[in-house]
Amino acid sequence: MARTSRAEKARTHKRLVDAASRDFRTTGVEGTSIPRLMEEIGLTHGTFYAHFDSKDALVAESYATGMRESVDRQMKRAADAPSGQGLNAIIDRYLSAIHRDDPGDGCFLPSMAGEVRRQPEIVRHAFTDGLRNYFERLAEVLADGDADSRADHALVLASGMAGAVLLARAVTDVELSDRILDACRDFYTAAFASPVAESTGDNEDTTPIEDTGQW
Amino acid sequence: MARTSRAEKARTHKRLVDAASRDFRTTGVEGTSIPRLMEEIGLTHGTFYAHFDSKDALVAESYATGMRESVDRQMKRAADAPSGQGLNAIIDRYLSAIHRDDPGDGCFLPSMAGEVRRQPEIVRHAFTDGLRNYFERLAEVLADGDADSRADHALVLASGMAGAVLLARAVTDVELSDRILDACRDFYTAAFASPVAESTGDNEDTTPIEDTGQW
DNA sequence: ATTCTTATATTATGATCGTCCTATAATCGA
DNA sequence: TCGATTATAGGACGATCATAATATAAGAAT
Repeated sequence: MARTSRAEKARTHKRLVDAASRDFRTTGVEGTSIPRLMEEIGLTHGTFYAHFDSKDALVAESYATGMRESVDRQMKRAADAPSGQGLNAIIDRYLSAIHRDDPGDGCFLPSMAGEVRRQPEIVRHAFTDGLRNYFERLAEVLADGDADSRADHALVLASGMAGAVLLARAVTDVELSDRILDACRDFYTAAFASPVAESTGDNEDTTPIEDTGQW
Repeated sequence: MARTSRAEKARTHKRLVDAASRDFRTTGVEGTSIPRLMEEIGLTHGTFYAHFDSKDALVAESYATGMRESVDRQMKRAADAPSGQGLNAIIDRYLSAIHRDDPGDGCFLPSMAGEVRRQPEIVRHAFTDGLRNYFERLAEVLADGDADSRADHALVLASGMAGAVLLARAVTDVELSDRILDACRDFYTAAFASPVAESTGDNEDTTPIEDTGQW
């Protein structure tokens, strides 16, 4: 009922950011209200302003944290893949039905980039920094070409994958949605990833990914 | 003050859809309120429900109309281009600063696809139909390959361009934003469009587009 | 010309929003 | 141990939202 310890407050703060980051991706910033968010983590709405000066401040921190975590997960996935298959692992996972069907745990770009334009400067800066980091990390995984060409290809790949998931999520027709993902996966793999021999004719889920949970 | 003629009502209806379609792209569906929208076109908010049963109905009609108009404009631009340069014209315009800086008159995909997922079924169907039509029309402009391959490439190109504009608009750093557009324009041109000789070394705005206004 | 219909104006309703204020009780600093 | 600090609870505020109900004046139908 009354105050808790400082360690507890830090835990509350993290729970708040985590829940917000998931809700923002699921229902958008404008579609996420402070009262509902606080209720989700089991607190009353008035308490919010003990943790953040404003909703914008929460949005900015969620963006920064979420983008960083998302990139780290992708890079870990690439590092865990068999030698030379890092980029394949990223592409396959990004353009998968799992990622499409779980926006709340997915990449920020297809979920929130559309809203960023309308956010205050602080939020947009947080997003820009996170995106720049994403581009740089992605360029490191790209194989061919000089640094400039890899950087350009990272921009193309990141925006292309984000657009694909964006449209795949918007569409009601599952077949069309699947086809968007499949076509883009094949295309970007051929364009940027090392050509892994397509052993079996039917291209079922090559490189099955076991881990559930966050993308 | 009181009722107007039927022709006038039809005009009001169109003004309403046009204003909504622009506002939705600029500030999003959730960021566009009926009272403000009605004030924009010079009517009081109560009148809205003489034209639409609900906000959702307006959103659905705006999607359908806006997507169709947007595709028509792109195809006209392609048809007006010099022989063999149709796809170049589409790509250059889509990935231009003009398009990036004018979401209200631009393509629906980068502006609204993120919100579609959260809209009611009617709206999502309207969007899906419009998108399917866009894919088909775009495939007609693609040159090489059989029908299936052209259809796949249309998916890749459309989602890729949408993602590029999405990110280019989100970012605060203009240089980074420009680079996203430039890298994607070069890449998709090389991948899908007929290779137009890059005469002068510096790639300034080739194919300057005169028309202002709607994308 | 007169009645019926209806496009707009006006006002109301209940919900929800972001934010602020005050009270309380438990932790923290001494 | 005891006073100062503060994390949370609980209301309250004004604004805005989507929608509805009623009123009015002008077109449409006869």
